Amino acid sequence: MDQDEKIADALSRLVRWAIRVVPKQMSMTAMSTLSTLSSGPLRISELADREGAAQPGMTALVNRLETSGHVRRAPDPSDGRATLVHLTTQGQRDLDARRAARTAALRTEIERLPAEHRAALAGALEAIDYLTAGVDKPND
Amino acid sequence: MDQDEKIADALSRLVRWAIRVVPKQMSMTAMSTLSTLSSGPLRISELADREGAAQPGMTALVNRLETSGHVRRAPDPSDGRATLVHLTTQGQRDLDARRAARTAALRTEIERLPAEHRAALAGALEAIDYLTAGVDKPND
DNA sequence: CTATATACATAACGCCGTTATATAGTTGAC
DNA sequence: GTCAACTATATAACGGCGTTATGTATATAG
Repeated sequence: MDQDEKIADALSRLVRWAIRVVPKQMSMTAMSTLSTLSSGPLRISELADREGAAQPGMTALVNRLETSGHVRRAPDPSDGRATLVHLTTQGQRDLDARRAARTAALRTEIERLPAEHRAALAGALEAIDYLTAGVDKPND
Repeated sequence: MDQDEKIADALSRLVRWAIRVVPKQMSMTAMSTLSTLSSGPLRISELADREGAAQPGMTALVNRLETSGHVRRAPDPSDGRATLVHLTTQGQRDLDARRAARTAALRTEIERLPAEHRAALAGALEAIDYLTAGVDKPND
């Protein structure tokens, strides 16, 4: 097993570990959709595209998020067929809280690490930024 | 934002990135259950405990895995109430294949990285090992 | 004006998980 | 040995999450 494969295996384990450590919250797609909406309202189909989901799945998700008060539907004034999905104030608040909870859970684990391990992870920050260039930053 | 929080955020993004990059395959619980079974047959309830699932959920999962030929039910000779779940040869083969596919997908991405970033990640291997000490290694 | 394309909703399905409950087998007190 | 209590699994009913196939209303091009 060479170095790159060791890294790949370590990332695999890291994912399973993170999923155990981080509180369940809502689905990845739901969180990501709220995050996307925090930049402004979007149509159902546009959301579906951005989240890599099918349109009916996004319709169902928006229904649930509407029921839970995270988003609100409004007609698109420029197109009678379309619906604009808006993030509600409560949706924004909840998104922030869940992100904070996620970070706090990971942080607790990181703080347990010996200094040299924390330093090693800090040294990999740029590499992780590079690798995850396509992923939304928390402050989007 | 201090160093530890930066690391927590980076890990957050890394995990979401990895989940996007890796092919969907089967559910985490299904993969993990097959992995657990590769050390030997176990009861439904023991599996549920180890995977952190409720017993009826594990019964349903074993049903699906049985239908797909990954596992096989056998009576427990020492207890008429219990069922021993065995990994089939096909289940073991499939588990190996999916693990290989997962590693290959991550590896492809890692190989794209500049040498210094790969080195930085290699430097964090021990830290990741430490962090994920409780997670099953791929070769269990 | 009509044909086609678009945006969304709905229906039917499957996977994945939950809690509450039923059934069958085991075990211990008497 | 019998019976009550416990245990292992299964079943039922539900909800979240996603899919494809299809229906309906609006928009738009010719």
